Amino acid sequence: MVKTGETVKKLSRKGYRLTPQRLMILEAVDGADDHISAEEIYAQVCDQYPNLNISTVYRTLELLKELELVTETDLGDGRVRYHNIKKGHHHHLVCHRCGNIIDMDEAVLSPLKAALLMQYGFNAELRHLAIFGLCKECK
Amino acid sequence: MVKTGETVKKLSRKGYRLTPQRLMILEAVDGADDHISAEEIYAQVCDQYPNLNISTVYRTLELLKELELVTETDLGDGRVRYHNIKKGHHHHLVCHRCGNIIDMDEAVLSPLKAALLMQYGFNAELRHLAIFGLCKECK
DNA sequence: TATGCAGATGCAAGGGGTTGCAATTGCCAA
DNA sequence: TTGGCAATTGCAACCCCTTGCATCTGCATA
Repeated sequence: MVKTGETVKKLSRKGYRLTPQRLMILEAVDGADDHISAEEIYAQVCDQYPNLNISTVYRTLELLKELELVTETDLGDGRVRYHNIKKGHHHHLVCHRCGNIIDMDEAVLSPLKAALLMQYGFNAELRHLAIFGLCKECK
Repeated sequence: MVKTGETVKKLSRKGYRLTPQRLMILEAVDGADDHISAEEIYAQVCDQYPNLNISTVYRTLELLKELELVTETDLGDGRVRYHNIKKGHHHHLVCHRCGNIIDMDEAVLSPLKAALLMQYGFNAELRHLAIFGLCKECK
């Protein structure tokens, strides 16, 4: 997404309509510093436009995922979070004892990606992965 | 789980009660050839004991996860599946175009596990992972 | 600028899963 | 064998998310 303007152009070019709901959701995702949940987007947009329906938020996020403008991560708290894809691919190590979340560099996964391609011909999409386990302190 | 009997002993030893509901759920998980969903377990046990509540199934599966007797996998179809841990650790490559599921050897993940331990001191629990992407045919 | 319609929205119902609480019941100790 | 109590269950309500459907509306076209 980088800038909302670019996303708007991309949507328009592909024939998607630029409804006010969509534009406001876009802005909310884009304005979020880090991972934001659908509920948070909903609450934020509702301040200006209380008619918004939560299903519109989910449908818009689904669309943005398909267009590869956001990624989705499940950090294991029963609530999926979304993230502007242009703010960088990154991954998380989630400690299921203390709940701590460590950011992990994308490079750590490169050998795995390569191995999967070589051994299985499988093109893994490791855009935004969460790996569970125990952190240094809890182990 | 290997045999239901062993699991029963483990539960008993740890002070968990052996209720008929639990025993029947255990048997269903153990009898399943491959991954089984909570709903499937519920339906199966209900044949003999129609009083069973689905939340008991979920709570029992939660317990079995904690005791490391089953693993949980989300193959992306909106329904989590369970698998007897003793039938071997394995992982899946899920093609999100054709839906094909390729079984993946555990060994492929060993370098990743080692790298995470070395670089982050993080002890990853990669028991039953699903990796999404495009398979050979769809790529 | 007015028109038509495919795409988008709101609504309500539904699906998978979780949780608080009161009632029930394994199981230990007497 | 019985009594007591903490673990377990069933129930109902709830949470997050998805979906079918009727209505509405951006936007291309005339």
